[in-house]
Amino acid sequence: MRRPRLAPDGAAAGASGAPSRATIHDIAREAGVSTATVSRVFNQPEKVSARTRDRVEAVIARHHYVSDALARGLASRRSRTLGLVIPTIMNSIYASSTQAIQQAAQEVGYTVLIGISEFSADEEALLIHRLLERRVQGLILTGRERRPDLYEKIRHNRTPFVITWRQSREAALPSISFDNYRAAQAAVAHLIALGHRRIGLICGRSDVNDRALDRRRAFEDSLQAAGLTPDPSLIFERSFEFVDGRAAMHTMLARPERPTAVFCANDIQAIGAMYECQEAGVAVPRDMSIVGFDDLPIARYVTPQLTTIRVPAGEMGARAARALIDAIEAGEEVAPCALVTDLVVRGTTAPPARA
Amino acid sequence: MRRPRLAPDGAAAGASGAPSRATIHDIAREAGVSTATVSRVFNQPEKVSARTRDRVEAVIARHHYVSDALARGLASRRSRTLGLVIPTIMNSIYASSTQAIQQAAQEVGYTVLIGISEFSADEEALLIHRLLERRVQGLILTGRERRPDLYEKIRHNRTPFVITWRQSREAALPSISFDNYRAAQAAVAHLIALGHRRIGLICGRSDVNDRALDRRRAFEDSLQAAGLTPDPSLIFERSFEFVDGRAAMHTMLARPERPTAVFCANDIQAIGAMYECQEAGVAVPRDMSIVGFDDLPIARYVTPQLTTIRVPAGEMGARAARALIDAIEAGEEVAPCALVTDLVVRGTTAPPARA
DNA sequence: AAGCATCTTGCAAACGATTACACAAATCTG
DNA sequence: CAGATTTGTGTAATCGTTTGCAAGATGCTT
Repeated sequence: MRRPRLAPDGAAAGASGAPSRATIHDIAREAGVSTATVSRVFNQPEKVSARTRDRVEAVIARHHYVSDALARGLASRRSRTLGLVIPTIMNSIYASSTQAIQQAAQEVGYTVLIGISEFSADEEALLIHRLLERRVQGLILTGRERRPDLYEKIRHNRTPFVITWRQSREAALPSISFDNYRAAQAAVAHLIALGHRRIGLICGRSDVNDRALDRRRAFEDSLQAAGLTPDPSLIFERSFEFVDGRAAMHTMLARPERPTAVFCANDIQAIGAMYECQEAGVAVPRDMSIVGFDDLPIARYVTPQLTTIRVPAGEMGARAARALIDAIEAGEEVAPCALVTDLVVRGTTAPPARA
Repeated sequence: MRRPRLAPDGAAAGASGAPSRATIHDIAREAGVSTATVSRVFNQPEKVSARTRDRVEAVIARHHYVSDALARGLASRRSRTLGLVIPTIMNSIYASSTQAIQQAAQEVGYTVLIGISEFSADEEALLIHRLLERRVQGLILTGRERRPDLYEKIRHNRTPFVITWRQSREAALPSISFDNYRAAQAAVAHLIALGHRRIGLICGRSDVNDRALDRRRAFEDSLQAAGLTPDPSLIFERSFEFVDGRAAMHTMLARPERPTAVFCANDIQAIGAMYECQEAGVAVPRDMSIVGFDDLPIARYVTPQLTTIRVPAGEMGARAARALIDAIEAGEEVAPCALVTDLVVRGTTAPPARA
């Protein structure tokens, strides 16, 4: 033994300085059994006689023994861990899918390691690397735009994964998600059906966020399909924040020909836009219709209540986690699944006022 | 070798079925060096000659080799990992401290493992156990009310920790936080100074949340000290949600003698209360003063802007992480530190209307 | 009482890294 | 150019578990 941790006589750490953390050997020795038996007390208690089990458990409790998940994972080649990468924690919509994922994982004894990428691709690549190092048994990713060698790395490391929040219609990658394009289509179609002809868009940055891109494309395509021309001066790409929605609406209201309706690709922006209208004395929905996206709880609490797209964040998270775990245990890839979004018509949309 | 992973001749896994994930041995063999050298390429690259390093790095890249953090942590007895336990991810105030903690940790090469307790003590105990199993080198906890044997377990496992969000004035445990009691005192003092005599409280559940308890106590004590008697029918303990604030205000407005001011121990509740006033035609601040707590971004965006207590969530998180890491590397306990909160007077408070 | 399952338990080899220590080769000194 | 450093690399023990196999103990049949 080159770096002895215990006294030379091999006795348990006694009064000689700070006792090291107890290991399975310490427990085994003190209970008078082998380490195999201690291990079985944890993993297959039914295989250990009640007498022995009690004895071992007493020693465990006495020492506040906490087994080493690193050694356990190494020896068993099972970490019972999932990796999750989300762009931010500050938006409650990601918070609710995260919550659901954790819960679903926990129910079957898995732990979730959360990585926050702050919308940076480099950061995300680093996080994925770190999660693979930790030998997560599966990965839950957000969105789809990433360098192909990242997927290659994940596959090389034999780690199943599932993509959430963005189901592309040409789905080549396993995803449990909904169709952002179609969801946004429904919102815009609603406004067009009400009779709006001049419609603005407040949206996320489509260059860093592929969900924002889907929503923007759906907006433009829907207008085109209805014979309307999207006016670039009524399209605002900003962060998904209250202030950004408010500022964008401020600019729109100052336009000589203001829109009669605005589609916001996010509820927070929509509520910011509503505030700006209220401040400016523009009545919602009489003078301005607003549609949001996400159906956050707060959408029901503002006056008037916000018309929006309900996205099944919690259900999506729970399903993704369960599907991933099934895939892990079956040794297969995740079977894709598309969830449906609903348009929830509330109080912020109405036909345009007769000019 | 009992469970051989490679062909009997010890050759690299060839065309025989699915190749296993590459290990440091595979890399070493293929680069014609020892595993020690491969390890050094990662950990002390300056000790490896440029020629060898290039050769090894090429093999690493070719195989998409990802080293095993479990084995690494086991061998080196350093996981470079911090554990964080928060009650919920759904409240943006915890989100911002979490964000700050992650960032501070990442700057010095640490990773943060996040556990969400959902305000359950049992869940929290389990999470702490799991984090200790993963051999986190330090723990960041939220609040203070927990069974003493939990702290004993943490200490037994030689893991330094720091408590955030709740600094008790009798601080026996290392905390980096602010004084909830004093912060709430400032809010109530402000209302009293304005001339309010009949003041309501909307607060979190003080039985499950010790921050809520501090704030409630400060409220009651401050009234007493000013010669006022707290009216139990004007004290509401609810969840920290919009609806709860709104409902509580609804009940208060229905009282024959309604309060002229309300202190909400949380901005979300405060904004819910404001909405209810608006709905009921009660002018804020003329007929009702409202003070919040947290200074969420949204506090500035509502009309009128919310008077509230600013808590330094981000700063607190960053400091806690840094102090914890310092303590880890020095092998000491965390030195406690108290941050200051400010009362931010905005538009929702004014002297009571002359009756 | 012998034969045979069934329970319990222990032995010891992995798992995939890190890192003292040793030692050979390259470089520097005077 | 011999001796002293420095530099680069390899050997092998170790970290704390799990788990296949073997073997002893126990109980049940005849």
